[in-house]
Amino acid sequence: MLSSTEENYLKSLLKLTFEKDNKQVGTNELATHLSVKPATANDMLKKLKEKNLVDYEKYGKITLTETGKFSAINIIRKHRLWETFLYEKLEFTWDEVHDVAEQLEHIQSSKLIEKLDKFLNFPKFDPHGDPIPNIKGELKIHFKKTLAEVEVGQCCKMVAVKDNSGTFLQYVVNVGLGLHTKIKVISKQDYDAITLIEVNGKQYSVSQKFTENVFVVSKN
Amino acid sequence: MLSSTEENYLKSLLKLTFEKDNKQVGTNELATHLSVKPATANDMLKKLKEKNLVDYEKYGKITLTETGKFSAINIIRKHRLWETFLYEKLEFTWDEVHDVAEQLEHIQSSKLIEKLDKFLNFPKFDPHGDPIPNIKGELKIHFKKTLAEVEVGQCCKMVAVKDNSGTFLQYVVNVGLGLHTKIKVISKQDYDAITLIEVNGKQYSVSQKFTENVFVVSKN
DNA sequence: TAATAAAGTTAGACTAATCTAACAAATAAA
DNA sequence: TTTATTTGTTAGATTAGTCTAACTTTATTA
Repeated sequence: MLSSTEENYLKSLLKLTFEKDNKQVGTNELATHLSVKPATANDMLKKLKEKNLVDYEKYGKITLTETGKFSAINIIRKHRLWETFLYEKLEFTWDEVHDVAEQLEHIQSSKLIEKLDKFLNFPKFDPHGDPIPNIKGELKIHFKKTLAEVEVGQCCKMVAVKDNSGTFLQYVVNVGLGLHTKIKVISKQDYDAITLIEVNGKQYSVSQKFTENVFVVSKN
Repeated sequence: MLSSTEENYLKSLLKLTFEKDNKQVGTNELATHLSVKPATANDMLKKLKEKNLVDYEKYGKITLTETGKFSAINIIRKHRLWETFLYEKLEFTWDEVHDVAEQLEHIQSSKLIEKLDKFLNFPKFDPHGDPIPNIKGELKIHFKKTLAEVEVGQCCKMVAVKDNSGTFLQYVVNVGLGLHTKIKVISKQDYDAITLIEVNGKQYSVSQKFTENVFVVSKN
């Protein structure tokens, strides 16, 4: 059985690997991500290697083994299911769920997580729009849903942005969007994907570039 | 903030004190209850004394301070609310809830527990029939409800027995009772409290001594 | 390509929670 | 009331996870 600390290292490794699109993850980077010193991360890497959870040689590249990856995905599954629970059942707000889920994800009970999944009616995405891996550790490749993927007539809610540049954020504010703002997709041009959206009763035309940079979750 | 380990010591101290009806709790006893060696418990007692959570002098008696007691009750509150959640919402059985609740009780988030309480509709008893302390740390004095306290016409469910003697247990089995068996109180004699109960369609007359030794939870 | 900077590693130390073994105090029994 | 037993305490060691400081390797750049 893994300790919470070990689980956190695996989770960080998986996240960093994904974020960097499978480019190399380094000791310092891992340490920073976990708010520990490089020496600490180095010690843990040796330990995780010993347990066959990471492949790693001195000064060499760090990768999760199949077992390590499966464990990491499983922790993410738990994290996202708990976030969904907190958000949907306990009325936590979007920004409050993370810290509590960080704790809940380390509870050891496979029965608990499968029952929770069922209770939540097998959700596919968490409140941040990130996909929830299934019990086999399968995770949809596209990490979040963008506004571009919402069908005409459907409603959704902004949960994040892909582009963090000032120009783009300014644009976002100009069309009345903030975290959690409800958006309805009114129509979409076949030719150039120019999309007409409705936000707080007002309508705006936005480009494909725009819709691809706004992350959303579907809203009933 | 308290570590899970510290919380467990406080909880054990409170439980042992209650069980022994406020008689002295010793180091060995505490150690046994927590499955550690007396030396370990002794070290922790010093630490808890330093933190003003227990009053304790070398070779002297061990008592929780007001702060310590409040913390301990709060952990019990969390434990019992989680048990109720697992039982009522996730379809855990009566005997499966404890171990998972042991882990969940250490999650740190007052918001979480208050939201959970609300979500469960402010339950008064957990699935074992033990009362759930309120947010102020107030706990009903009677630890569990006995069959003797159930009103005529009401239904309940057996959750435990007070008397564990073979004779009594045999008696219990004879009237068709097991863990979780549904019981209906049909009538009760004013004079000697002889009670007529219905179990699985059959009726039995039982004494006050009997009804006082069967722990129950109310059933809708 | 040699110097410098960045990244990674090692050694040694600390804390929390545990242990064993030895010892001390309090209680029970002869 | 002295001895024996139970109970409680101390000292010293161990493990996981962390740190700092010093050192080594790899990468960058002048």
